[in-house]
Amino acid sequence: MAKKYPTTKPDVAKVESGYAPASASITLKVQLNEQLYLRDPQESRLGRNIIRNSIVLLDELGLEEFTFKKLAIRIESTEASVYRYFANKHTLLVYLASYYWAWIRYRIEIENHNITNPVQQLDRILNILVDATRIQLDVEFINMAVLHRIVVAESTKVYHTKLVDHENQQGFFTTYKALCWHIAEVLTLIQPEYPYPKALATTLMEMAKNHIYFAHHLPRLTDISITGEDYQPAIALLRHFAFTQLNSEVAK
Amino acid sequence: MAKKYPTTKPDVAKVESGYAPASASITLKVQLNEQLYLRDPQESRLGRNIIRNSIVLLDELGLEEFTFKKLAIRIESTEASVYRYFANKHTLLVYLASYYWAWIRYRIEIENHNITNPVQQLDRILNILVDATRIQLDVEFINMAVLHRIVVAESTKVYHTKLVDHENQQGFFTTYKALCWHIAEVLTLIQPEYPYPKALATTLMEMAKNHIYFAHHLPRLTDISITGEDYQPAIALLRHFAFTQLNSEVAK
DNA sequence: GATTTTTCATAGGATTACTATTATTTTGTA
DNA sequence: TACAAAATAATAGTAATCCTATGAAAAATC
Repeated sequence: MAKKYPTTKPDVAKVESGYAPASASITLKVQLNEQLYLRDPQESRLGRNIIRNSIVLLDELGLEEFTFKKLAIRIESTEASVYRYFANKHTLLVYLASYYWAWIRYRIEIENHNITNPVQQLDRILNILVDATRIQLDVEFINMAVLHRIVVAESTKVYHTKLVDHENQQGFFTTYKALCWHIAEVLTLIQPEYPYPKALATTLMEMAKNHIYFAHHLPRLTDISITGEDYQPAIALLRHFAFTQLNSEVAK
Repeated sequence: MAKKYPTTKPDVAKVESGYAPASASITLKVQLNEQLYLRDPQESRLGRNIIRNSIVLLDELGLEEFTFKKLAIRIESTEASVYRYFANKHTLLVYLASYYWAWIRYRIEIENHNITNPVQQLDRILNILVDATRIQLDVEFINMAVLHRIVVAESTKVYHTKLVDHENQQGFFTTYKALCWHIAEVLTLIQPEYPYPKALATTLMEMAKNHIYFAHHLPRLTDISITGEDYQPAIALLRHFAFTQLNSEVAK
């Protein structure tokens, strides 16, 4: 049972746009793998409340101290109600991280629209990876700056679990993989001979998180320092790393 | 309170050698930060039993499902007795990871003894980082192959916690940092102009773990495949990354 | 206005993450 | 060998976590 491959669902989480009924503003809906939730949290007031406040609470407490009970108290609802949306806090974390990656993928799509030079494309990708919080998405229940912090601090736990193989089959990580593949494609456009495009893509994605985290908490594990909102050093690091790798084939 | 800097203890965990009383074999003792345990587990039969079996059980269950209760049942002792050695399972994980990193540091020391060429040194370091399990250490209660799997699967959780700043001050991560610094030093010897030696060092260490994990569980996130005991593809990947970075300054 | 769905309130059970107490065993030392 | 000190085991217990179940109230849909 449950050996369901994500064939009917697109690998890349779609970002659909529609019109809010009353105002004329465009709202975005990030459609994620249905396996990630029991009831779509974006479809109800309570669901959106769960998402909004779980982001804030996860940021405050960290995954280990975070519980559905504490979340329920904060949103003045009950544990049982939260459980109707998510099977457990791990799945909720996967949901939030997937949301983040789908959104990054979408931002890249927009930023690189009409850009034909893949070197320029990569440059924009690296900027978005490091500091995706600059432009606030028009989704009132998602605080992207805070979600970014959660992804930096907690997202390795998404796939470092005993259930990784099962969850992978369920399509839990498709948005992350889709993002990785897209970046790898751009890398290959720049340098078709480069032998490790996917490894370089994941490494860049992981570095973007790690070195922000290190700069804040374990500064002696990195060479960059980040003060305030200025993420330029991290972007410079990623750029140096990426283009050094890609240019090497030319240099040979 | 508890603002105790690890000044009296050396930053690099020492690997001391001594003589076992009965046989003439040399045993190694990895001396770790005293903050990591309540009672030194290497100093008693029960303590060594805790270490040996927690490694096996962590590998079997993963950190989330692992409990001191289950461990106590396995070693036919009690929960309370385990608690006399470690404050909680997180600290136990930090202890095990620190042990691993101290051991890697020691192996590097031995392998690179009398090697003066830093390029050769780096080559040996990368081999050890990827596949440190080849030579079994003479410590009967540590299964290094299994501990390596735990580090690959769980060790990011060591410092991805809300208490990271406090634990960092307590010196919880000194063995990891010491290893990072040593690698960074070798990198700088090879290429003094390289601007990100520490970032490259941590990246290589993280890649060594990540791409083994990806190859086993999320193969589409990497370009290498690992079958059986042959870790050569991972070593080739790391070597390519490292030397491409370092040679770039020359190429310019 | 009736029906279905969603949410709330409450309860409870198994497990976890500890702490405490006392008895017993082991170990170190005089 | 005998005594003291320390380590371990046995037992108990508490608060919290991670869920599941159920019936009633409220909201949404038809």
